[in-house]
Amino acid sequence: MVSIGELSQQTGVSTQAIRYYEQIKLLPAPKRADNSYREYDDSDVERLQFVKRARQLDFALGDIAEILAFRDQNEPPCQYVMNVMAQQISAIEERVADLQRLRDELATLHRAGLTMPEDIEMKQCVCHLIKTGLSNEVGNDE
Amino acid sequence: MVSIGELSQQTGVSTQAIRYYEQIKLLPAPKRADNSYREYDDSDVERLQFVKRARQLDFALGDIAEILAFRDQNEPPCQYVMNVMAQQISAIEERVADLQRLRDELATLHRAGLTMPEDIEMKQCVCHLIKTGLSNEVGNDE
DNA sequence: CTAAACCTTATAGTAACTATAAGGTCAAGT
DNA sequence: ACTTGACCTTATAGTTACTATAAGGTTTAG
Ligand SMILES: [Zn+2]
Ligand SMILES: [Zn+2]
Ligand SMILES: [Zn+2]
Ligand SMILES: [Zn+2]
Repeated sequence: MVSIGELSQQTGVSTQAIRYYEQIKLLPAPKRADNSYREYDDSDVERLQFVKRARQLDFALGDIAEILAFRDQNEPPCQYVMNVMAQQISAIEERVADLQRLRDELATLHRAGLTMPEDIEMKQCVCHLIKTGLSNEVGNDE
Repeated sequence: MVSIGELSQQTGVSTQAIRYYEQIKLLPAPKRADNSYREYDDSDVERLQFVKRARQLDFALGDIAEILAFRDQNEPPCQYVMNVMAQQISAIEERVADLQRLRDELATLHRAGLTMPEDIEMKQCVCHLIKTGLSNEVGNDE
């Protein structure tokens, strides 16, 4: 039996996060010692290790809860896990594409800004470009 | 003078977001009509358009507030804007690198999962791999 | 006997909103 | 005159996955 602090050390999950997981029922409420301290056993350690890794793979807590619910009901979660992974992968790919578009836009603006004067009215300067974007601005202002 | 609904339509920012921006002092509290409805003028429209675009570039509201504060104090925000853009760009690049690493890891696990059996104990199956990672698992289990 | 290093619960804060409740105002139609 | 619908108002709760803080109880070492 380990205390919450020891569980935290063994898993690298903070004690507050562990209590939070218990609160949202991702982890079962553990036994309590006479002093009302939480006491965890090996299966709790294993469960939390799984949660930790799944979080590192950026699985949502709701997805992790569903995966663990499968197991708790003696059904293999494998298929569900595969689905979540597939969804994660396409979500990430979309996010990366969005971010790269954004990065290109910012880089272009930044480059343009290097050649522009300061302007308190934000008409001649890079700030103006933020508002209008580059496309309608190259060479002809308004 | 335009109402909040008209301002919303002209800028593509929801009325709730507009009220929220007012609450956090990103936008000044506008005049009120006799019926206590908010009334906006052209400078409000322009300011909100700037905010909208900056948000599309994923500037944080705090950064946008600082940019607008420069202007409100008659100082050109250009330098600050350039700094924020530079920071944004490197933050995005780091995030993209992180996401790509994550994507690769998930894709590898997913591929491995296709060849693995279902296992309610999560020992032989892809779920197990989630817990341990791939590196310590290829070919030799425990 | 007291100080530290634990543990407990409850609550607030993070970012940038969205959604809802409960109500007031206004123009149009019957 | 009255009702319907589309506006507007404020206040509050919810989203995600936690972290941080407050205010206190317990245990161990010096
Ligand atoms: Zn499995
Ligand atoms: Zn222009
Ligand atoms: Zn400027
Ligand atoms: Zn193994």
